[in-house]
Amino acid sequence: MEKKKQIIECAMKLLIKNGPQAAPMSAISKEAGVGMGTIYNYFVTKEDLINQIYVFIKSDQVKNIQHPLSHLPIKHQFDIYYESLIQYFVDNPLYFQYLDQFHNAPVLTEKTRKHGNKSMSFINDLLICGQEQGLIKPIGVKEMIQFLNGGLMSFVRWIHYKNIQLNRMLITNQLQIAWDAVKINV
Amino acid sequence: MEKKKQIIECAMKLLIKNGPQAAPMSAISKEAGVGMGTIYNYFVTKEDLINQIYVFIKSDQVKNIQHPLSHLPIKHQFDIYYESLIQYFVDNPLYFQYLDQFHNAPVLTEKTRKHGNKSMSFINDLLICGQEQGLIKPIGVKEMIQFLNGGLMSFVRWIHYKNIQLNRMLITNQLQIAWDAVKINV
Amino acid sequence: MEKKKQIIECAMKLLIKNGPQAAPMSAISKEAGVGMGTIYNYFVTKEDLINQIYVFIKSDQVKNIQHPLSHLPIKHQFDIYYESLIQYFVDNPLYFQYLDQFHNAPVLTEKTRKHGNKSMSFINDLLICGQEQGLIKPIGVKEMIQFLNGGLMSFVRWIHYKNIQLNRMLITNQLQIAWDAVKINV
Amino acid sequence: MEKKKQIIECAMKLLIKNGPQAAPMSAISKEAGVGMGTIYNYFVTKEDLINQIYVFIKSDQVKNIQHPLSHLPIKHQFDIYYESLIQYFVDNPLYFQYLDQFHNAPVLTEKTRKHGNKSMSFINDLLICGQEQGLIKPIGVKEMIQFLNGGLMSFVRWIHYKNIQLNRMLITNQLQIAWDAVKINV
DNA sequence: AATGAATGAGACTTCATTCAT
DNA sequence: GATGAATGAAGTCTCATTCAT
Repeated sequence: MEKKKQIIECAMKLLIKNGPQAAPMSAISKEAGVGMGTIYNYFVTKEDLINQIYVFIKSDQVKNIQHPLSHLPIKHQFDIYYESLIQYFVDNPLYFQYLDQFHNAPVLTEKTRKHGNKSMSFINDLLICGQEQGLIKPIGVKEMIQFLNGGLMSFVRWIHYKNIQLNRMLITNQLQIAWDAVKINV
Repeated sequence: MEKKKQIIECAMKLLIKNGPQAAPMSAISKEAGVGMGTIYNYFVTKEDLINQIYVFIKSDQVKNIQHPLSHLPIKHQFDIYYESLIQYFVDNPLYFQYLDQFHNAPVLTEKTRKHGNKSMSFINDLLICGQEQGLIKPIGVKEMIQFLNGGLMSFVRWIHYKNIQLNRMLITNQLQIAWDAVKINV
Repeated sequence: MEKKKQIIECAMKLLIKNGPQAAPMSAISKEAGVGMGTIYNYFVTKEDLINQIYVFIKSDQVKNIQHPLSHLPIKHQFDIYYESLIQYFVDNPLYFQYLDQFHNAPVLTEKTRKHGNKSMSFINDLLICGQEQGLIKPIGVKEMIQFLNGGLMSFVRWIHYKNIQLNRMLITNQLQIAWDAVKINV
Repeated sequence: MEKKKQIIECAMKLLIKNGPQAAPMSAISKEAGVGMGTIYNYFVTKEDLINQIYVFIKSDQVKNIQHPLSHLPIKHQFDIYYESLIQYFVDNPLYFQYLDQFHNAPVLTEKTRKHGNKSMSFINDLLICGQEQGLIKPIGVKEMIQFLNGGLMSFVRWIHYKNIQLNRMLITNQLQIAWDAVKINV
């Protein structure tokens, strides 16, 4: 499976850098140091490759995000989870950019997208729990998640794009902004 | 310039629907009811076309967003501006989807991106003004704008994607979330 | 007829510089400062234009080459004619290059080629006359003309290509070479 | 390399017959019995193909022209070399026509032209040697080579164009003309 | 007579995919 | 399983020519 991993990593790099229409399979095979045919042993088509990369990243993300224990205070859980998400995407620029670029692409199949949504379940449950405790705004959880996620991704994009060094203050501020957005204001 | 407008509108539609690699110039010319060569009279390359469409939308956006008078209370200005932004993108699904799909695409040139950033100047000034009045969090304005914008776009995407009818409550809630995110909490 | 002349001169320039496949009619019209349609008022097609330029040059050549009086000694006539030919092609680089580049092109019609051959009649007669006087080799006149013409054109090409300044010695040498080639050696 | 050879031969044929602008790559691939993409595995662009064909012919020419031993009398060497050149171009009409048609075309790169000039070195040395022996005119060798080459090519062109059968007399006459042109006349 | 925007056939070139080795 | 030369459909773009003004 060594080759498959190589292909995924190199394909990812080229797809991000040049865009899908400017990342030919031949270039990917060259970058990965394998024959063109080898790619087709692991991926049925180029679209399949693009989809599998997406799934690969999403799986890695789920594996590496901290899902705090549920007995902790909501705010505490929120901070741990949210910070680990920021940290993950800042630490893995390629993964971030890939998700950011292909999230809305028509190439992604419904199945792939479904798989991607799994990563949302924790924050979904957390917000609901928070509402029950009277901490979180009593409005549609979906709307809030959309907003938070969009805001987060946009922040990380800014970090990468401007080549900014992530530090404690930036994180603290983001946690504050995000929490204030959804918490009930007294 | 009748033809140019036609081409822009039709190209936009196809580029969104199929993605850039699946929207051949021949299809665009057919959809626009002009000869293929005509497109190339107005746009040097396909990439130029994609860039010019982006600029076109951004210009239209700036023209159509309400920029409230600066003597009004900050919160009031914020609400007016932010609501008109939501309304604009909900009312113009094509424009929204186009921006959403191409915002990060490598085809966009630096110049195009620069042009796009002009639309940010109002909210930038507004937040600074709010900070001076002790209403807005004393943290980097850029970070807050990124967050707000990302959240907003993500919300509108959800509206369109799930085919939800925008109503007063949804707007009110978004304004609340957005404002809470950046205001100073007592 | 001012415009027609302009078109011919400018078309010639571009056709030589870029080759026929890289000299679009649009570029020619621009260079000539006339509308595209205007070209088509004077020339039925691009091929017609190329042919007419050829004929134009050939006519100019015949008009400007010295045809010495027939009572002069053969050698004298030969020198006068040959030198004036060299001089003409050195003085008119564009005309030379055009003939040189299109002489064998399949675009030239039989009629155009016929017209071009008229310029050969003088040297043809001269060589025959020389043969009768026992001065010129008693071999096919056509072969000798081919050789002389090819040699001459090749010499002029060298002059232009290497950017050499034509001087008396170069001319004298060429006359010598050319004459020695066809004269009877004792 | 079987395919590359096929492509070269077939492309040559079509380029001569129709001219470069009327010999589409699709027609060449069809004639050569290969896929269009195959051509582009060996030749970067159509221009590259045209250049490589030129180089191919020039190499073949050098390989097949007799370069007589240097201890032979100059005149003898001259005759052997010159006759073998005539014979080569008469025996290989396609090669001749190709060189004749593209020798001055703007598509040929400087590098290609350089390569082509290698074939001149033998005659260059021979004439210099002849000058040292007091046999050849003491004028610029380059000029004489230009003249001889131009004359030769022009003669062969005539042979092909008029469909004349080459025979001993025609050759003898050409050798005479050529030699007389450059030798010192007593 | 002059113009030049519009046309669309057709050119060059790319690249996802196959398959014989 | 690995390879990469070969394929050819399909894409982008050009440009000779027309025609309404």
